[in-house]
Amino acid sequence: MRRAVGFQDFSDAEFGFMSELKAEHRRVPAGADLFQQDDAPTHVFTAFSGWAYRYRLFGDGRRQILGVVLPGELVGVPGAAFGRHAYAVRAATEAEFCALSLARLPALLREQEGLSMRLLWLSSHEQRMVERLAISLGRCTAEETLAAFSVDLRERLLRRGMTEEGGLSFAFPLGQAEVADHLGMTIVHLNRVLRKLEQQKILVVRRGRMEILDLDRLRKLSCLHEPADMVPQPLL
Amino acid sequence: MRRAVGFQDFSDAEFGFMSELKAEHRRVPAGADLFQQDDAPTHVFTAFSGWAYRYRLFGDGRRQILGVVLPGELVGVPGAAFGRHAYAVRAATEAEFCALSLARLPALLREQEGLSMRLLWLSSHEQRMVERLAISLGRCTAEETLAAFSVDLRERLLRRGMTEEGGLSFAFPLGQAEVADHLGMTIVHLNRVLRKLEQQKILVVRRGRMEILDLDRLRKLSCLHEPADMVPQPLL
DNA sequence: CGCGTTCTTGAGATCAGTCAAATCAAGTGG
DNA sequence: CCACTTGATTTGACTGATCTCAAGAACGCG
Repeated sequence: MRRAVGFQDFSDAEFGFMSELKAEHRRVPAGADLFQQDDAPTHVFTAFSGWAYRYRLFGDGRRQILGVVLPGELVGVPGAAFGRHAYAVRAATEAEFCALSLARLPALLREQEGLSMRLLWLSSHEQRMVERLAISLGRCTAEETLAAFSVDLRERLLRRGMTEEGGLSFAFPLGQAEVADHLGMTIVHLNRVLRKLEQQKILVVRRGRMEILDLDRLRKLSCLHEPADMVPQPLL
Repeated sequence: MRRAVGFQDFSDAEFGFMSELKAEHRRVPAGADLFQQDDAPTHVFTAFSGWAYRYRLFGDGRRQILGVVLPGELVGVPGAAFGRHAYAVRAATEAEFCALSLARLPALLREQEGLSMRLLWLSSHEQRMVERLAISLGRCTAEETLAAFSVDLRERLLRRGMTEEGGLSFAFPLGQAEVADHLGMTIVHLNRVLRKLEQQKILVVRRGRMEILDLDRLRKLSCLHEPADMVPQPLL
């Protein structure tokens, strides 16, 4: 199964189908939403450029950010399966998405059996990331959670060639409000933890950039030291 | 897509394939593991009877239970996709599973295109449950988390006909240690919250049984009041 | 009945949240 | 270039939720 899903390139026929589907290309300005929670889905999206995040809003204003969406990742599949999105997607920077029409998706899956494997693969990958988040939120301290987040993020950016300085420095367009809502803490407390890690010369997060000063110590702090799955990113 | 995935019965041909695959049937005694975290997967499993849960263990003994596995649910797909299980599955009661051999899965998916849709559907469903957990853990109080857990669980059991008293009472084979490790709190604190809800005549959890005394108030307490997806359970 | 496990309760410590204000960065208009 | 505005970050003092440690009570099993 692994062989069949993640490790091969598109066939020409598949590529033709993909191009046909990719007709719609959406540009979302920073701070705007690609879709809202509880919307009825019309498309499945692949992130193409920029940063975005999936989040769910409570009636009383609380927000949980479920994950950061980076180029190449798929968004909206569970919504498509159930007829209602459980989360919204917001662009953190200006971002572009490829939209695959839901109406044509079933036929496509029937005809291109490799694609459904790819979908399953991407879906599994996303599930793992949410599980890692749940583990952090449920059983880790704020410091451990932050360490795990930055190590994970660094690895994902590294695979995409979106880092500098040997993968230890990269653009980071999220504010502390977003990170706090992702890691389940208040801005105030996140800020204190950030200051602490900066004083210990482990991690610096500043206006639009994250720099890892001591990856080893950061890894040791993290509550999820298992090696992340080293897998090629199947572009959809 | 929704129509194509969750709302139709098996065709005869599909059913034939399924029976062929279901050859291996495993019985796991209470407290034993179906597989361990970091194992290389050999099968994908469908829960057939009994209660089980997916969990991840830390080196220092901390444990996060990622979800309860009920009959009809699929387990082990992300592991199959990545070649390594990220969590273990433990039977809470004696439990039976149907094992689908990974070796034969790719061929099956190629030949029975409806099955991959089903897999995707089940995978999406599981992702939603983990997301709900992450939302609870990240942004809810202990009381809200417990309320959301019991309401969700009740709904899942109701759909399976595993409840009594109009769906307000059901067998609950998990101990407080398991619930605490699922909801990200200490046994001690969980116990206090349980006692509080019992005093308010909202929820009673006792040796092997859960009784919802006031579903309305429980729902209001819950941080996830959206209606859960009302969807038929596609048996695999 | 005896014993281990699970549940329950209390007291004190700690982590993280709240409230409030000061600081800092970046943009705007004069 | 400078006052002013606005939003993000940082800090302090205090509060509250949750954890830790510890012990007692209840249950289930042989």
